[in-house]
Amino acid sequence: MKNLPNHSKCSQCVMAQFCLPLGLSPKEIIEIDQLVSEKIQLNKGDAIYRQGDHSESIFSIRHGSFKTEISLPDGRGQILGFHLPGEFLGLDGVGSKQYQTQAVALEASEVCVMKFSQFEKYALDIPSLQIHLYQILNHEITNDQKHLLTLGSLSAEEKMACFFVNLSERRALRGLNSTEFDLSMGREEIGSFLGIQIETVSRVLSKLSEAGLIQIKQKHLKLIDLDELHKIAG
Amino acid sequence: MKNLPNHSKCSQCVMAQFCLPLGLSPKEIIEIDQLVSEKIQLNKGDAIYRQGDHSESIFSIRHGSFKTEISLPDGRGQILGFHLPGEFLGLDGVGSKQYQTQAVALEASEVCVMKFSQFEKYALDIPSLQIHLYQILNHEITNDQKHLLTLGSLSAEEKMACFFVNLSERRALRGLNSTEFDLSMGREEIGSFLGIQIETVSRVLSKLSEAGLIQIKQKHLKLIDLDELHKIAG
DNA sequence: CGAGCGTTTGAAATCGGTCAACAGCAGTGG
DNA sequence: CCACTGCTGTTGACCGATTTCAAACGCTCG
Repeated sequence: MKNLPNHSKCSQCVMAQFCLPLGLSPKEIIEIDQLVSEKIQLNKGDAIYRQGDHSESIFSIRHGSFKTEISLPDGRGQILGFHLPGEFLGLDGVGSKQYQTQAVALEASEVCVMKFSQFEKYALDIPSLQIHLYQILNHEITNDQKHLLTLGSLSAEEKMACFFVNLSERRALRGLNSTEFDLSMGREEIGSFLGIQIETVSRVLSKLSEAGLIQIKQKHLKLIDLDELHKIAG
Repeated sequence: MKNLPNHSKCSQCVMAQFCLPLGLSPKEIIEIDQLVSEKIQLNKGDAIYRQGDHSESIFSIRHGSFKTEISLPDGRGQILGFHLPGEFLGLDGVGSKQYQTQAVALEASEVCVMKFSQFEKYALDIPSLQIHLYQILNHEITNDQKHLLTLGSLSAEEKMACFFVNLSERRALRGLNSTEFDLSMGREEIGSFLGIQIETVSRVLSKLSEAGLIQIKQKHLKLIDLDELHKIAG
């Protein structure tokens, strides 16, 4: 994990249209140019923060991807989400002393670090920044709630379709190819996210593949029939 | 559903020590005496808000209990949580235009209504109120995340033990009897909350009962061996 | 007391889990 | 360049927890 010097101006960032500045005026964006205190580079497997770490920052993903997970003392764990560039991490630390989860890079990645204290400071002058934070937190809550519906009420096949549709939509939002791309997580991680076993993941993938809804070779995925996947996802 | 006139001063509320005023100074509590714009009485089955309703308030429970749930177009639904006096409802509306869930009374209940706009206004003068809202939102997030772990990684028996332990702890926090009480939800609702079928709920209850860990007759529950339930819950 | 609902219990079916073998690819080192 | 090794993913067979289907039980309330 490598800390870079502070030359991370949102106003000059290529990710600006998909990240925090979204919705701020050009003038306001320049005002928050000092908000990002540092950028951090991570290798695959590196954690930005771990369960129990003291929390004082949130993070936005510049490039790469992450998983967030929560663990039981006995070693079992649940992956809570996969996260793409422009999305935020560390939200479960806002308003509490410690992170309750951990965030781990799925590939070489880079994140921007924003201290809560800085955030509060800027929010006093820029009301829309405050509103923005509420929207980000809201997004986290509604996301988790939809995930609860998925884990609690859907079959393995429906869960998998949900996963693909959700990933596809989020990639589309960020201008990434939404029908053909490489998965940055393994089968085991998909299984943990969906509350099913790795073998079931594999079987459902084969089934969807045979049905002509997807093509998958190793980590390379092509979504052939998104409409039908949507129907299955419910 | 009946709206009461505005005579709902937090400074004089018996629930104050378990609700929003928690952590505020006496002076600050008097300052927020106008924050609750109204109180609403609900009968069993009444919804405070429904999925898709325009959101402009959060609610605190004065007495009674609620379930929050999210529904699929096809009728299937997932209960996200059960809520006790002093807890907050409508948090998935903070920072968004609409509620994504609905909140339904499980018995005759009463809630205090706080408009976001009012909240923002008071927060400008009372920084700890702002912090409080972050804490409340954080609580919602970490709760949902623990629920995800429960739904995704635990067996039916473990889920049920989790449910009891969680309920017991939350009641204890509020000075309610934490080992013997009446459940305000039916078996079907417990099943939806835990992602299992009603018959499985019934069978697990019988099993825990035979094992001497609980006693349950209809809705009346007595937790005999909380230690063991804790162990099962993981 | 009887209707109706919610709950319990039993038996059968099923989905997904577990166990086990194998295939595929990546990296290592001779 | 090609074994060798190890990891990840796939597939099959079997098993078991949970669901589904069905029936009976027992509250509650008019």
